[in-house]
Amino acid sequence: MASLGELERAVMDLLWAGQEAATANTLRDRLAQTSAGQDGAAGHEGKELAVTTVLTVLSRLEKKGLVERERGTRPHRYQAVSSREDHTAELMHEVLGSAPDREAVLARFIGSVSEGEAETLRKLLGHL
Amino acid sequence: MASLGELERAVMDLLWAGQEAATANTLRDRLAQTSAGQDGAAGHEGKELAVTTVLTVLSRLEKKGLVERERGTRPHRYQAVSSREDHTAELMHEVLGSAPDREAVLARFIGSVSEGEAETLRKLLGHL
DNA sequence: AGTTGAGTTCTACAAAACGTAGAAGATCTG
DNA sequence: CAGATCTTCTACGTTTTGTAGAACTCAACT
Repeated sequence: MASLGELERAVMDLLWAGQEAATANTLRDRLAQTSAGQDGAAGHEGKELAVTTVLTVLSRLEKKGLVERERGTRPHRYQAVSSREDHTAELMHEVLGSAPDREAVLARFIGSVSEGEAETLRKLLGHL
Repeated sequence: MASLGELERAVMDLLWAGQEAATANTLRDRLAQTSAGQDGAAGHEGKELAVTTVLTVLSRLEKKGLVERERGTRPHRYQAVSSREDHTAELMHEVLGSAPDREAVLARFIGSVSEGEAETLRKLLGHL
């Protein structure tokens, strides 16, 4: 249960983008104005969704452990459980975890990172 | 289109395990004896599947670009397009690629690898 | 060359995940 | 308490995956 649908991902993106917890209504509004941006690359139109749709998605994301909500306040407020970076790193570990030969995977992985990132990695691994 | 179903994964595991290309029949047989292993952890029973089932899954994997087949030989022979390690590394890049702040993700990722793996990474990054 | 048998493709259906939302129930505000 | 707002329940359409029968293809055998 690791992958997300398109809408689920869009909602997570919004939650990750805004630092504050958001209500379903706020999210629906933001979803409606999803950058009718300049350069192509698809970019889903600003379609008006029903609030219940957003709520359903939020519930599913909550069940998946990606979102938590404040039940106290009346318009419940939703926020991501962990930052996008943490979540992505976790995902990477999940992917890596299922491999028998972890080091071989890492070797190939390292083989195709940019030089800048390689530098970052060196620093991170250095002090230890 | 990155995630696989349970059966699809089982088939890929077999293809990755055996170095030779395999026929649908061979795969079906191997699927039947999926380690009724010792320790729990589920471990799907050795269920006899129809060959057509295996063929359908193989076709889908082919469409996803994970498997290729020799059409020349009569019992077509199937094999993984890339090794499990390559594929996993690719997957990791896919996951990482969708993040805006790649370096931050890498930082967190590195934060939770074992010392042995960290050592491996240092070596790989070293010569440059 | 026609029959046979293994193999492949076509087609189909059930279950799960996801997108989408109406109807009904709960709660706050005035 | 009435009305507006919010949440939960329930439901249905679409896509993905598991599963397999029916029909078609092809090589070998007689």
